[in-house]
Amino acid sequence: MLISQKCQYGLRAIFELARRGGSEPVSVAEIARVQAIPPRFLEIILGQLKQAGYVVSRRGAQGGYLLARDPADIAVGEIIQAIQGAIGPVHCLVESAGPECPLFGDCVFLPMWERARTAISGVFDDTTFADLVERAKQKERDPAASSAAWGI
Amino acid sequence: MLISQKCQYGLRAIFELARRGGSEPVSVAEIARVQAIPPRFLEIILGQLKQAGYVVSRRGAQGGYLLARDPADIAVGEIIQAIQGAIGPVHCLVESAGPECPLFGDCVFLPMWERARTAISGVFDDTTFADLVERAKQKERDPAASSAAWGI
DNA sequence: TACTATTCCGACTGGAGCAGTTGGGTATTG
DNA sequence: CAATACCCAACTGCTCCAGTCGGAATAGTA
Repeated sequence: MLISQKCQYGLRAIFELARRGGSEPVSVAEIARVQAIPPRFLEIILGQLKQAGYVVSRRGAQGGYLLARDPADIAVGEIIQAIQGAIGPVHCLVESAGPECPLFGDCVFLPMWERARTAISGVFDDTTFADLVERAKQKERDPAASSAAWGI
Repeated sequence: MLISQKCQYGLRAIFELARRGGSEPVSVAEIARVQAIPPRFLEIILGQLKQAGYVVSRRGAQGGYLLARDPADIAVGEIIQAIQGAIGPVHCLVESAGPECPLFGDCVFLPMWERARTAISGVFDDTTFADLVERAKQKERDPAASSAAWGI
């Protein structure tokens, strides 16, 4: 499943919150500025993320958003799930119990789709925001190198 | 990237051609009937697959389509590529050299997207249509079991 | 030759989802 | 009370998907 722009904004927002210690709230405007996200659109996204329990908000002056959990305890896959629903290469896999393929409950491709989904969610569920912050700080210190350990 | 309906039709069509030996051409109408695909839509798909060199056509009565290669030599990933273009979890990865993220050439998420793409295309490129036909025949003989060897 | 089966081609359409925008309303701080 | 911020819902423009439609070209069959 293609990761939507909206979803990427959400990931960047969570990343931004994770990067700051979490001592004081960060406003939508501030996150939007730093991460180059349309501010009003970000409002919607953070609202969704709040309802899903990943951030908490503080209203009024000096308000903003705070991470509700330890960055090491938030996987990228969770945020994707919260914003754009379950991931998977095909529809009949993500909307389980739907009408699926009209006659192929025994679809030849199903095992392959299943393996693809496992592979992709493995990547997303194994990456936490603590990892990403760590990686960003590492890169700050040493702009070169630092990619070997990430397998790319 | 989500595998479109069109693409799944294409895969089913190639599978159907692979399942029959390839001795004589199969018409669009026949494939459409057996695989439950809208016939006129399948025309378009097979046209695309023909142009990409995966099938050859024979016009006129008794005409139809034939596989252009050995099923063992056609990977699922190739067909997906031919029908809906390069796969990948995010846009900035599939349309390389595009404007990408506005300011993040050093996007923190890029290595993860890259790993996701590798994981998913690994699955699709390692599955050939000979594998799928084999699996289908195996299931025909023994409807139960036969899934253990496929890792699901 | 006439008929029929079949591929081939381009244009068209209805619907859905994405990427935001707009206009307000409500709580909190100073 | 005014400024700062979150909160909520509706609305819009756009693109892509999934398919349809009409007809033209081609090849085998009677």
